[in-house]
Amino acid sequence: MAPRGRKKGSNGETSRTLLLQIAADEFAEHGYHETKISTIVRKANVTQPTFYLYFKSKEAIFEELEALFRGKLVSLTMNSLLGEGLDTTILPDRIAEGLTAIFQFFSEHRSLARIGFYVSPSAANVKAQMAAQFESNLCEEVAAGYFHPNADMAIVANALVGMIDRLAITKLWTGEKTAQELAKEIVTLLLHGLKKEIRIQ
Amino acid sequence: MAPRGRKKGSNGETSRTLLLQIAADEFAEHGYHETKISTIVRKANVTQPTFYLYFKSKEAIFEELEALFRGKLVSLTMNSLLGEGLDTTILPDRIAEGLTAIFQFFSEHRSLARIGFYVSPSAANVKAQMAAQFESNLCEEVAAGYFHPNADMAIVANALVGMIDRLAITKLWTGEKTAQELAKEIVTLLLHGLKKEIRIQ
Amino acid sequence: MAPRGRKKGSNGETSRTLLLQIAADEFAEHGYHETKISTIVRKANVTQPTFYLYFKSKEAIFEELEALFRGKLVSLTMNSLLGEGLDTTILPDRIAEGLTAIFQFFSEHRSLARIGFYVSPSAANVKAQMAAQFESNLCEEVAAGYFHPNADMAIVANALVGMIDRLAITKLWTGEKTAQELAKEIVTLLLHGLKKEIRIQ
Amino acid sequence: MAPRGRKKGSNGETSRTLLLQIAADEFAEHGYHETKISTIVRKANVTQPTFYLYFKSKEAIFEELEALFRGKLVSLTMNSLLGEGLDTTILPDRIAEGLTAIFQFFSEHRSLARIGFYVSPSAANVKAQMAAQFESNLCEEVAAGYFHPNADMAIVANALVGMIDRLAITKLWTGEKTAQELAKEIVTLLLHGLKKEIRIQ
DNA sequence: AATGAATGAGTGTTCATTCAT
DNA sequence: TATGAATGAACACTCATTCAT
Repeated sequence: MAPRGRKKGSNGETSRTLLLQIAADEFAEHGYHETKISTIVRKANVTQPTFYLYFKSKEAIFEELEALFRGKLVSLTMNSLLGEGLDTTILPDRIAEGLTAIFQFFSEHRSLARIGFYVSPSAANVKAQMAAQFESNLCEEVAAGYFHPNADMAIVANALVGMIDRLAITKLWTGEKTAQELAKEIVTLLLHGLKKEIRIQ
Repeated sequence: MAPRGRKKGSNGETSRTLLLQIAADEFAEHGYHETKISTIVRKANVTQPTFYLYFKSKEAIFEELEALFRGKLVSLTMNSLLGEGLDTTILPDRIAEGLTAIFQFFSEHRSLARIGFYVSPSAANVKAQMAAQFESNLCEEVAAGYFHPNADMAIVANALVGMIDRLAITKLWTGEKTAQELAKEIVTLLLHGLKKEIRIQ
Repeated sequence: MAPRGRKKGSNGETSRTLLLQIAADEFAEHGYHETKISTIVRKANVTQPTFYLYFKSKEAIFEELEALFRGKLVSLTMNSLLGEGLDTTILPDRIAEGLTAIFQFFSEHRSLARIGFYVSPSAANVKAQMAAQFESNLCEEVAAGYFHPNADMAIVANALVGMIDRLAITKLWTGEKTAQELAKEIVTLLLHGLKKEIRIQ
Repeated sequence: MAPRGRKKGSNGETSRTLLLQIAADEFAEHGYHETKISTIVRKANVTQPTFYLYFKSKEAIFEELEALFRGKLVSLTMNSLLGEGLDTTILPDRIAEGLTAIFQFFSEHRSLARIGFYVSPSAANVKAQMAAQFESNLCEEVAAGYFHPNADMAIVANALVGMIDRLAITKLWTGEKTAQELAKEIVTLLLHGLKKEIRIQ
């Protein structure tokens, strides 16, 4: 006879966490609509009503995952602001540090990042907010004299977001590059550009 | 009595084109799953069976739209290759031309671009292919001596794609910037970067 | 191979009407919650989606039935108002006519009546409205001199509704009495009451 | 550490009574199906298993409430039987007493009354039984010479039940009339009816 | 070229109820 | 006496798709 009611050794927090993790992976891999509650619960070895014990709806669990991603992301993005009075020689390293942290987060929480950055309908908003924060950081840094003021920082900020976006997919998650490497290369490109003559001298 | 089975003034090619356009807008705005055949046909003023007269399935019409986008995009991307023997002074302008064409296409076919670049599950592939083509172009250009060879061109290519991606959404489709302006700013950033000292001298 | 799509000889209006009738019987017999869409469609020999072709929801079809009942009922109730200048001798007959019509309606549309008068959550409202209409009729009739003005017509009106309510269930639908008989007995009771002495003289 | 499995100050009989009261109110207000065990236990500040400690099932608690109502009701109805050898002058008052008791019970146990008289599927039976009892009482009273024997006492009995039904809802529970007032008005109406001429003389 | 009518296959969600502790 | 955790069994509803005309 199959046991009814409490599973031996079961524990609410554990079940919830498990469901959350599995859901993250499913949403990340298959998108919102192709992810079925039935699949999630089967993989978690619980029944459908158990799912609804911990989450109000499919949408709710998705939003919880989105929020998880966003929360961590904004804190990382805000931290990437450079402090004042920095020596220009270590400037690139300091910038790279912020980017490294972001890439590391993407690397360690791949499913969460895929959800928040790619599958969520609000991904566009998230990126826009991120760009806005970058822009604000950059402007402060221009004011602090780190960068020359000609470039349109809105463009630079979006470029940054675009690079992170693409490079996460094509280089980080493929294992081709590490968080640190990517950060460094972005910094180099962003600071010096491609032009030959300039680099020569 | 009007002939049955034939709407007055209706016409096969017209219906097909109309359905395709409406579908493009719907997919672009609501994504694949949130777009319902019933909505498309209602907006096109035809019935559901009529839809299946022209398209094999929902997936088929979506793929047709994807293909439309991709076809145009690869031709534009390939054309962005710089020829040999170019004067370095007009180099930036020539690069900008290629980007302008791409942004212009995005601007003129917004729904198509949204589908192929954002809603399609193969958007990642499309971007990867685009990056690959850019990379190949860039390498040829390095070989031709236009750029210094230190930078990792895979990174640059992805950066380019990322910028196009983000700037289309945040600057082009919002009307903040024109295709030309965006192209120019990307070129400037990519060629010179942000660093102060360098620009000064 | 089972035929798909159009059933031979099928016809939209017919299907709708059939569903409506079956639903009426089901709701009447089992109440709202115990009535399952699956049962309705099985009895109508159609599939569930067909149901939703004609009705927005379970609630919607129920409300349609409620409205059907209410519409007919108010017209009957309003018609039960006696005109002016009536001979007092035929007064009882005229009152009975109105009641007969109501009982006849209950008899001919038993399911509808059960729904509107017993299973609907708004049955209380319906009866209240009916009582209000009766009260208004009675007051006019008092003014016309047909009845003595001492009785509280609100009480009489509610008594009328209560009698109709009970007698429909216990006498009409059991086949014990006809609409006409019930109407007549109500009239007698209402006009003369039970008291012995009064009837004697 | 507080003893596990026992809420401080909690008490079996108390919990049971509390659950019963809350359930009565819920059933009365929302009906059987719209009343959720989860709601009842939440309002009683206990958990779902606790509910099943005291009641076998949702149906069981409902039936218990029904029985509570029915028990009291039959005793009240039986008591309304007039004894023999009554003076005809005080007859109306004696009849009114019985009705007053019923209305008082309805007034003091509104939820119970709503359940037994309106929401229960067996409400129809209850009313039928009540009518049967009234009929039997009335017949005895006719035999005792209190009423003239022409009227069909089954009709009168049902009329009585119908009046009680409606007037409880529209006059008693709205606070418009007291139990006594309603009883008196019913008696007046039932004894004398509406006809003008008769009252005059 | 076009449609009225219909359906197969699914999906999220709810609720009363129960076990182990 | 009490509960944290879990489930079996349903049910309303949706949507892409198709047939006969």
